[in-house]
Amino acid sequence: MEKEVTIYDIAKQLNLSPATVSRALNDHPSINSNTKELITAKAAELGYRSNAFASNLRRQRTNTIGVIVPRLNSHFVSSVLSGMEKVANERGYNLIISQSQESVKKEKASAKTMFNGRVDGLLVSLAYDTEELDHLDVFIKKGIPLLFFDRVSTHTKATSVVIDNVKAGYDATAHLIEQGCQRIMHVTGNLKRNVYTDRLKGYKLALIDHNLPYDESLLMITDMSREAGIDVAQQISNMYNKPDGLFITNDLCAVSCMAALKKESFRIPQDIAVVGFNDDPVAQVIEPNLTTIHYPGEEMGEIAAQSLINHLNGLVNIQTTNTIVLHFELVVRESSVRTTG
Amino acid sequence: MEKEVTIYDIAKQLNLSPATVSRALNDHPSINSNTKELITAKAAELGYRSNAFASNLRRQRTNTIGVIVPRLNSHFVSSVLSGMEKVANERGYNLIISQSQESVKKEKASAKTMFNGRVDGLLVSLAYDTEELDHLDVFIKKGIPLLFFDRVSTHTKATSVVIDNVKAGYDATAHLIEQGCQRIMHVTGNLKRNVYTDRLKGYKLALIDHNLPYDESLLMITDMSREAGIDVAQQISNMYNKPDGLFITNDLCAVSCMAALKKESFRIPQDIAVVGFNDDPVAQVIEPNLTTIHYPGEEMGEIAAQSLINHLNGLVNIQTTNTIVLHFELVVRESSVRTTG
DNA sequence: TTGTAAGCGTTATCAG
DNA sequence: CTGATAACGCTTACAA
Repeated sequence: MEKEVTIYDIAKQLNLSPATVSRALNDHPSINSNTKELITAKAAELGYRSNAFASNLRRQRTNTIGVIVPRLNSHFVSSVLSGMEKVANERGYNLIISQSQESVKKEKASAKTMFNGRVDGLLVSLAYDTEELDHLDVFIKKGIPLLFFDRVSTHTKATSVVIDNVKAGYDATAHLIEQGCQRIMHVTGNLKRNVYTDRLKGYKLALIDHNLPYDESLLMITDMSREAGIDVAQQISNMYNKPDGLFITNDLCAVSCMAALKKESFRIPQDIAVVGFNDDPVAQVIEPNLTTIHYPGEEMGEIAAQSLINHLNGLVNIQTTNTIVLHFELVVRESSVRTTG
Repeated sequence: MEKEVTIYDIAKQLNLSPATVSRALNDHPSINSNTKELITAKAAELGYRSNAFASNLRRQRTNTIGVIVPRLNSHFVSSVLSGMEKVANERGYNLIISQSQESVKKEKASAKTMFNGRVDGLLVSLAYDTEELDHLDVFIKKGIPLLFFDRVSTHTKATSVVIDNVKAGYDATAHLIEQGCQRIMHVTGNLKRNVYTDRLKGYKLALIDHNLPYDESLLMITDMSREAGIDVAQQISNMYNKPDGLFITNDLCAVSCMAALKKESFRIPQDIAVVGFNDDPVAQVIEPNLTTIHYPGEEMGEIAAQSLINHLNGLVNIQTTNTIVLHFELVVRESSVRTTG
């Protein structure tokens, strides 16, 4: 295990001061281009690698961004992370990723780790049941920029990157109505989370705009799991006045529900038309293919990381752009299209 | 933005030396339990947080583990990462995650970042076409432990966590043979990667053991994408002597292939029985449900992280346990089961 | 059990 | 354009 090369070694060998070496290695403007060349050459020759800790310690920043997500193993989340990683990497930042596993407790622990790890900024998508945001206040107090994405906070005034969930909910519902559905069931998640409340709002608005009544018995709050999907199918099957449309705000849940409905010999979309949310790969596998809201995960990740980094570099003040809203798209597939109304 | 509290502040307020404070905060054995209590109390009171950089700089270790994966947005990979994150988090390590996007070039860049980031150890799953491993040699030279998982290196002598891909390939193929298949097509990925060569070996062995000929025209090397799946279906459809069994080493690819075959009115499993690999969520959505090899992603991540951390803490020497082989399971579903042989 | 003091490798400030 | 020097906050011999 060879000894680490430092700027002192380079300096000594070239009869320069460490300060000059440091400057050369950091593209400082006021440095002679010849000396710079010499230094970079020597650095390469000696196999020098910069010591990030020393640098961080001195500069009081880490070039590290913390990311807290509800869970890692979801198609949407991993797309987001992929986008974040791309951008962060390009711009010389590292990502420290942590999952809350949908639990506030774990989310708090993650936040603490990030805080102690002195991340330069934090990207957060909230857990299922987070209410208080005290664990994130410390960041704000310390002036560490905080940016929410997807599952954002409605209380804290932090920048967030989202889609227009109200409109998405509206579009999904309106689409079902246009297909002739009159009784549309809405299956969604914990209403503490903006994504679910907003989609519900959209659902209600679409009903109103099309002169359909809002029937509370057609709203189901679930944990959006596959089991929940099966459960929903069961309940529908037991209903006297069955729905003829189904808007489920998660494709995985929607797909398991469809499979269960099919077992009960419901015809999709004739008996019941279905719309999901996320455009997960399963949407194109289930038969009939699932109509869903396409939701730009990778792009969301890129933009979130981009914004945070721009802010960190003083290019843009994150506080001024308070919410970034991305486009989404209703992708119509067979699960919802009725040939006749 | 308040000033950071340091051990000096604590020391001053308690009339102690910073050394004592440091020791107390690190559970040093030779420290008076009373003073220790005093110190921890004061630390809490002042909102002290340890500065990892100063500590790292001093101790020459980072408590950070680097992870390089081919891509982030795959079900399998995100399960692995989820497992790694759990373990790392429990044991006080951070994860720096980077994706090679299946390109050697990007993989090299990632390795360099990790190297400069002075990770304590590295967990790697190789990109599609990586051949030379020079970019990883630097870690070995520096004595930084390197552990491969899933897509491992056959050359470098580093610990790896895998499943027995030969056996998995064998089991999948044997299962098809037991279902009466005589001409089994094998669709797989770049043979530079152990996972694919080994599965091919298993395929060949199963054929031999069951007295079936190995027909090179039934081997297809693809990029395992969905498009590849469609392409395979097309080719099968154009073949004169069609296969009656299909072993595709990736569920996503298998599923798109099945969908395409169904469009060409192949009956699955009657005309062609299909086995996939990975047990991706889509396997349980496609109809008929896909028989596949279940592959413990989360567990693989946990074990990989566990082993590396144990090694870092001197509990186990990683060099002694050279390969950790996990169990897999052939999950039989409808896509391969023929009522009569 | 506690204190002293050196040093980890950078970078920012100031001076030249 | 370059150099000297003082931090950054922590750990660890060594000494007391």
